[in-house]
Parts: sequence; C-alpha cells; structure tokens
Amino acid sequence: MQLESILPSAPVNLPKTFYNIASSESNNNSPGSAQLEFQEVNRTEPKKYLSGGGSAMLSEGESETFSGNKSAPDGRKSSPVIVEDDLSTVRRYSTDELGSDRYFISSSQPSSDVANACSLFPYAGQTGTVYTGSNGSRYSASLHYGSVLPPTGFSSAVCAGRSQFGAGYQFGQGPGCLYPSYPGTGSSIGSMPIAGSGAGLRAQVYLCNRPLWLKFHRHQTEMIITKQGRRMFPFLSFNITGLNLTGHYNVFVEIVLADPNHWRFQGGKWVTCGKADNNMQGNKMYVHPESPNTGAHWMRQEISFGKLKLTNNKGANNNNSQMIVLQSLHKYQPRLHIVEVTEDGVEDMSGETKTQTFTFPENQFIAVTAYQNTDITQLKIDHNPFAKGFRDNYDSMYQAPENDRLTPSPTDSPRSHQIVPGARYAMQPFFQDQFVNNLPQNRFYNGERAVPQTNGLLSPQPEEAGPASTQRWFVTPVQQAGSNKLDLTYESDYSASSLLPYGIKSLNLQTTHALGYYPDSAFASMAAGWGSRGTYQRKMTTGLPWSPRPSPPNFPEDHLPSKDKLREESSSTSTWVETPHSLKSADSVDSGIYSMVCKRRRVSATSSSTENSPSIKCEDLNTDDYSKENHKGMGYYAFYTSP
DNA sequence: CTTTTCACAGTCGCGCGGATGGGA
DNA sequence: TCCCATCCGCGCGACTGTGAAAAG
Repeated sequence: MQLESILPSAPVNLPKTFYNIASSESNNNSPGSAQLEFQEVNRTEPKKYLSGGGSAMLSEGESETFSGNKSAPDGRKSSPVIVEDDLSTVRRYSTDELGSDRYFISSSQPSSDVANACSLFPYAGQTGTVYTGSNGSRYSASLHYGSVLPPTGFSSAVCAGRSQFGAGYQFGQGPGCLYPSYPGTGSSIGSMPIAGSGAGLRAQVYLCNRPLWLKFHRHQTEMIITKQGRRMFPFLSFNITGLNLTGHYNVFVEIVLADPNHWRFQGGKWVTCGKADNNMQGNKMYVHPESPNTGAHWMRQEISFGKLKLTNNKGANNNNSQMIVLQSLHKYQPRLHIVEVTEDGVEDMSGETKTQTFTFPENQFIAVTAYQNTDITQLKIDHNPFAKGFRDNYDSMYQAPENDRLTPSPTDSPRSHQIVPGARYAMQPFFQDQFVNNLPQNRFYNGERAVPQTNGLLSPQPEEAGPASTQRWFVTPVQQAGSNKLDLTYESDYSASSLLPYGIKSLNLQTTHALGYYPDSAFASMAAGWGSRGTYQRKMTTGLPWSPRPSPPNFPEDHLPSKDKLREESSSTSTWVETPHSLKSADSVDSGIYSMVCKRRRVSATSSSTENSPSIKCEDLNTDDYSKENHKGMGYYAFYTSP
C-alpha cells in the first residue's frame, strides 16, 4: 500500500475491481456457519494501490472468504472469525481467542427476538477483508462493485430465492451472528486479532453513539444523499482500544452495499424492488482526516466521521474525497478500517496484514434523496442539532445545561462536540441499551404509512439488575403477533437492532471530553425513555392514530429515582393519564404534549380522536413520562443549551 | 407515479471589527 | 495617551428538513 492511498490529502478513488459473490453453507466449519466468497471477476489494474486514482485490487485468482456463524450452538466455539493475512490463506480465529471476557448468545431460534443472536450483538471485528501485504490489493472497497455485504434486515425472507445471497451473509442479522458487547459501555464492540501477527494486538472498536444508531435502525435508517453532499446523521463515531500505542494507523470508513436489492418505500414499509446496481461508480471511502496517527492518538478519544458526506453525484469522487458516492434506494453498510502503517504513513509492506475491519449492522442505512419514513424524519429532527428549526417545542428543549446533551452539537469540530461518546456510556449502569422497550408494532401516518416496528423488548432480569455497572443483562424474548409477513420480517430481523447488548463486562473507556456530556441522569431518562418516553411526542399534535402501546417496561428500581419510582408505579396503573408539563406555555390551548405544534410539519387531517385512548397511544407519547422528564429538568429533549 | 432537484426558512458556529476597560 | 486584552454584535457560511417543481 502506498502512502498516498491513506493520506487525507490523497484522493482515494474507487477500485475498479469487480467481484462475484457467492455464499454457501459451510460444512467444514463450525456448525451453522456460512461463507461468502468474493471472487474477483474483472481486473484492469492489478496490484494497483489506492493512491491517486489507483485501485484496490486483488491479485488474479484471489478471493476472499467471509464467514458468518449462522448459529452458534455452543455460543462461542462455533463463532469463527476469519482473518486473512493473505488472500490465499484464510486463517480462522475462534472466538475463544478473543478472550474469556466475551459472551455470546448462541441462537438457532430463527424468529424469536432473542434467538436472533445477530440482533443482539455487534459483530466482532470483521475479518476476511482482502488486505494483504504482498500484493497491495488490500482495500475491500472493491467489494462494493460486484458484491454486497450480507443483507441485514431481510436476510431470510427477502432474499429467499436469491441463492447467491440467501445463506451465508456474515453481516446479516441472520441467526448466529455474534455480537460481543458490553452493556456498560453503551457501545457496540467488535474485535479481532491483527492478522498475521501472532503477538499482535487485538483492536476493539466501540460504536460510540450506538443508542442513537439503534433508534434509527429499528425504523430502518435512511440517509439523505444530495448532489452537493449530505452529512450522515447519525454519523459514525468510534472508540478504539487495543492498538499499539506507538504504532501508526490509518483509519477510514468504507460504505458498501449491504444487500443485493433495490429498495422502495411502499405501504409504509421498505420492500425490495429489483436488484441493486452494483456498478455504481464513485468514491466509497472516507479517510479520517487525522490519518495517519498513532495508536495512542486513536485511542485517546473518539474517532468521529461527522464530516463524511454522502452524495449521489458520480463526479464527486474526483475532487472531493470528503464525499462518498452512493445510489439512492440502495442499502449500505459502513465499515471501519484500521490499517497499521509505518511512521511516515506508508502502509507496512512487510508482508503481514495489519488491517482490521469492523462492521456494525446498526449502521446500515438506505440512501434516499428524500425521506420516506416519517419516523426517520422525526428522529432526525429530534436528534440532529442542525434540524433544530423543525422542532416544535424548541424553546423548551434547550433549557438544560450543556452537559445534558444527548445529541451532538453541530460544531464542525469532530472531536469536541459531535460525538456521542460511548465512553460516557461506560459510566452508565443505566445505559440505555439495556432498555429496549416495546415499540408499537405499527404506526400509521395519515392512515397509510404503517411503519414496521420492532418489538425488541428486552427486560433486564430483576436479579441481574443490580446497581453495579457490571451487572448482567439478559434478553427476554417477547413474542408479538406480526400483522403481516413483512412485519414479521422486520420483527425478526430488526430485533437485531433493538436488542440489548449482551454481556457481562463493562468497559470503562472514558475519554477526557466525553465525561462532561452525558450525565447519568440524562441517560437514565434516555434509557427509560427510549421507546417509552417522549420520542415522538410531537406527532401527537398531528392527531395521528397510534398503534397499541405495550405497557411501560419495568425498570429496575435501582435505576429509577424514588420519585420516578412512584411515578412509574402510578403510571403502571394509570399509564395514560395526561399530565400537564411544566414547560407548557400558559396560553397553549392544549395541555401537555398535545399542545405542541410542530413547525412546518406535515399535519395529518385526521383528527386525533384517539388521544385519550390507551389502546392507540404510542409508548413514546406517554404524557406521564413526558411530564416526568420535564420535572427532572433534563428530559429526553434536553440535548443542548443555547449559549 | 415515483424520484430527484431546487429554493427556502430556520438555526448555529465562526470570524471579523468595533467598543470597552485596565494597565503602563 | 497609548497599548493590549476582552467582550459583544453582526454577517456569513454551513447545515437541516420542507415542499413545490422538474425529471424520468
């Protein structure tokens, strides 16, 4: 790998390699595992590097094998992690090698929420990437051309009949994918040993703002793409550990097709519509502007990609390495690459592959030119500071102190403000991921847009819900009747994203700046509110009917202030009692959240005759909860404080 | 009919320049 | 009186989702 290929100033062009992808059930691997093979089918510039218009190429005949564990009967040993230090050599790392502090859920139960192990855990570091030290054809960016990552949301149902994709998507959320994760961190974590280096360090990557990603993911994240480029939101932000302090690394993100389908939003759901266009040209990689840098640097603080822009302008790759070219209505999977380089930024060509790739399925999104799912729109408005102008209760939302923020600041500084530091979550025994509440199975917008919902109800076991940050959380499967087949698909597949991280170990990865942002209480409310509090309050103003809301989750008492405990108890018996909130303006016609009027919001003509009907209230609209939040002065919306 | 593009309004942070205040 | 540091207001650009119009 040439130096220029990874330097920020150097344009990173798309490789021109094309691959065929094939999957097959693996018989010789651990039970239930499957393999994907990426076979190069077209080669125009072999052994050309990524530098300056170069390409990432595989040598002739090279192929890479991805392996995903489709089921992990024993929960651990059948979870191979493939690391390729040479394209001709595939080495497998048993999860046993990952250390004893990892806990996997094995699953062979296809439809149960919990059974879907993929839904529970972030993947371990993705391996099987194509980087080699010998031929220089390293960057798997090439994969996006003729191949896709495994489908995550519809692996079994949607891809049925697509033999080449149906079985073995490693990254798919099919059964058996492993997500080592640590509940105390609030982050997904992936890890893998450095290939080719027996004594190498194992890097671990934490998705810092995973709670936010999960919120979007459960509705199927959409990312706007425009000609001039649109920033991602949520953006990618990672914590990395396990690097050599003095080693030098390049860090970059690559976005590849997540499945072979073209998607469309129809009937309130995302459905496949033909095959994806794999031949989309354009830059698919974004090198972190601080690359190269030392391991100590990367590990010192979050690594955010807030300036990464997405575009559908095919010509953007030539002059703007800040933009990644995507195609609308295609599903993509961001991947994080960490490449060890020499001190001067040149990739180590000594022969050992020192590249690690990490994929978090909750980062998947569908590229769109206009938002399709109003849930996603609402989430963007609620969480993206740049969209503050579209929040209806804006005035009341920014009374909280600075450190109550839950979402990143729009500042351009990638380090100081934009990150939702997962490290902070490590301070949270009440980390929100531990509470994935019920969501209504369907929400209807204007009576037609039914948004598939996950029912990833994950209730902490009371005996496990101790105050210690190392407490253990278990996932409780909750069966809900899907209204239709697609819902079931979402139900099962999306459970992946709505799940709790399962694990025992809590990592304390605090970073200096992270500590000041998210006080425990804020996250406590966020956690408790996730799905149950105030996320979609504004929508009530539109009078839209809501699907049934499950009862509020029972949170461990340890995690609720005494006052809240009382309120919880109260709400358990009168869940839908409307409570005026303190932030309500005096001259408002309505009380509580119902009075909030959204600016420039699409308003349904449908009268909200159901506002007082418990049967249709969304969990998120629990006014009692909302009031509770406001009483605490740092409700769910207490993201920023205007200076 | 679906998808894309564009102009728009709104918010925010940054940078510049002027005003102000303190010290030499 | 001069110099320097600090504060404040304003303008600009970046960024967002909206909604209409254009394109396919």
